[in-house]
Amino acid sequence: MDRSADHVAALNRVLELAVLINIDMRRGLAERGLTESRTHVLWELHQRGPSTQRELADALRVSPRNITGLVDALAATGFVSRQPHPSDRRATLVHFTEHGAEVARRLERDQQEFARVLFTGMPKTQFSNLVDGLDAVLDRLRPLVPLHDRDIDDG
Amino acid sequence: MDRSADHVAALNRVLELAVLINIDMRRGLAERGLTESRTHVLWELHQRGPSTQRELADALRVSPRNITGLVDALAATGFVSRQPHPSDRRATLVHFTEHGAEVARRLERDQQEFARVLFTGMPKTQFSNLVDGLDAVLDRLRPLVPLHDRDIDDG
DNA sequence: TATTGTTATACTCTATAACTATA
DNA sequence: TATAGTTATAGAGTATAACAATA
Repeated sequence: MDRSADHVAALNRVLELAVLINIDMRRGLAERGLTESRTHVLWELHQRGPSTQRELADALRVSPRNITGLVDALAATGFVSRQPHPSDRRATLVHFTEHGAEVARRLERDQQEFARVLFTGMPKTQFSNLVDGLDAVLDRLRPLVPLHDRDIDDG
Repeated sequence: MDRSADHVAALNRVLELAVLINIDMRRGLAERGLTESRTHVLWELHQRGPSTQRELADALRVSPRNITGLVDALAATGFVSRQPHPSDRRATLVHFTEHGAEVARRLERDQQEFARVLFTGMPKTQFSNLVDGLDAVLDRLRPLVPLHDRDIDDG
């Protein structure tokens, strides 16, 4: 029998979930003077510690030129500072300012709070069924997508 | 007990799924001469039929000025054409060209094929558990997000 | 008066290519 | 020679504001 309509309906649920999560996770960024791309940089710095722009470009899979602009903007708005690399005078190390580090910590707390809202109190069986189903779909999807080794950055 | 780590892990699965789906669904757009934003316009036209630019702006929740640019681009590349509105001479009706209509039909077929790849052959119980879990999370999330009445456009 | 779509202007993200300084 | 980051240039998406034509 043809379950095509059920499959499309399930895909639409996943898509709606993605849209809603995206809307929610972007809330407050503008108020903090951040855009999504700049937040990705902050998130990466939060995970990696002080990094060269080349490392950031590779991690975010954007051009070095793009990182120059994003770091310019983050520096101008007080989230990060450029510091000389101790052993390679071509490179710069991008560090958090105190403000930037605080914002990054808050982003992480917000993410934890968001996960709590989504899942806390859900029946244990339903939660584990959901996780199992997501894993099954991810297992099908990962081989189809290049760069699936990429870490997820989700400011 | 604290299941915070489990919740964050589950959220990360959803985020990874969103990223991978996004990557996959964008594949081929560039080869067809489309960007994501222009594809949203095509998708909306496919759902709604010929529409005024105002209707498209409202549906996509972008400014009228932005729609002008997107329709300019789609018209210049042969996907749509502007036609006079039969009863309101201020407005224009955006129609598909034959090529644009064909591409929109193909996008829909691709979406169905993608749903098939993700879900076909999955054990019935696992599939329905997954759908139930997604519904539960969506029920929690929708009230938190403004505009949750928005239709999902996922070119 | 209100609405439709435009021109004018500006900002953000993105890319490639050429260049400087350094390795 | 190769690498890190810049300037130069360009294109796409987005927004607000002012304006013309029409309702």
